[in-house]
Amino acid sequence: MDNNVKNYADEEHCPVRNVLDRFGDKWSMLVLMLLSDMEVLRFNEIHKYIGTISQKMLTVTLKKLEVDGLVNRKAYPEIPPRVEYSLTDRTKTLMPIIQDLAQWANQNMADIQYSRSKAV
Amino acid sequence: MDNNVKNYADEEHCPVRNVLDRFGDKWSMLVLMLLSDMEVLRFNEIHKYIGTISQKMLTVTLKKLEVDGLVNRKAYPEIPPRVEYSLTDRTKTLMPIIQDLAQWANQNMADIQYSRSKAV
DNA sequence: CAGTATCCGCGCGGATACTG
DNA sequence: CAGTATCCGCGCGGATACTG
Repeated sequence: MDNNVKNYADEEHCPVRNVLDRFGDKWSMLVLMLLSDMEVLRFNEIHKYIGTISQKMLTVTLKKLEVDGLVNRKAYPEIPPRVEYSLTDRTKTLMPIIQDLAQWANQNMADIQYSRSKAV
Repeated sequence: MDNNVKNYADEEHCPVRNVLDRFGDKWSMLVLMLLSDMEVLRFNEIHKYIGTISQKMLTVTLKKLEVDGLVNRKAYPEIPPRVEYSLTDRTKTLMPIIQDLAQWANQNMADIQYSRSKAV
């Protein structure tokens, strides 16, 4: 139980903190879900699917995910260049959990919105 | 499939976006996990468990969670005041998913950290 | 005890222009 | 096509002082 206390205070070792640090940002999870559905996508394809993301943020998001080993990046030595992105095996084991989360959100968001509106 | 496209572009109706907007902030998930473990906690108890949260952010976080119907707030009309926080029934159905997420993080974070260190 | 009120820095992410 | 480079505003969250 003393251990329990430490887990909540210690940011370094809190797993939820680590998860949020990886893809708690504005776009990462959306990119992961898109790649989960489409399997393989090129840079501009992702950009078109997520119409509202800026080019810079797509670059930053993909690079971060790649560095963390959450997406594969395959560049073909062609002109014009072609780069394909896909989920890594590790990330594929994560997606069912994300799906659960999305499903929970779908089932509960209407009630939450209602709860929120009453409070105001 | 045209529907699929819309889901990714449309921020209003993306369930994952909605989830992250609710507890993708710095402290919400941590508070939820703590309340999940301890069941009922007073304001200052939460503050002590999460040593690094500021008083302001704990207030803000709890208020947001309460407004969204994700935590119960029960104030006793005493002096000095006593306020108890606990999860709502709705949030209790969310916690297994969060636990899965935490477990996945625990199992994969070491590899991700290694992947990240190689990239630098 | 359980908050409010105020001030403020930093960094996330958008906009725009440019490139191998 | 798949990025890079630069500039910049806004809002999240910390610090500090105060209160019914």
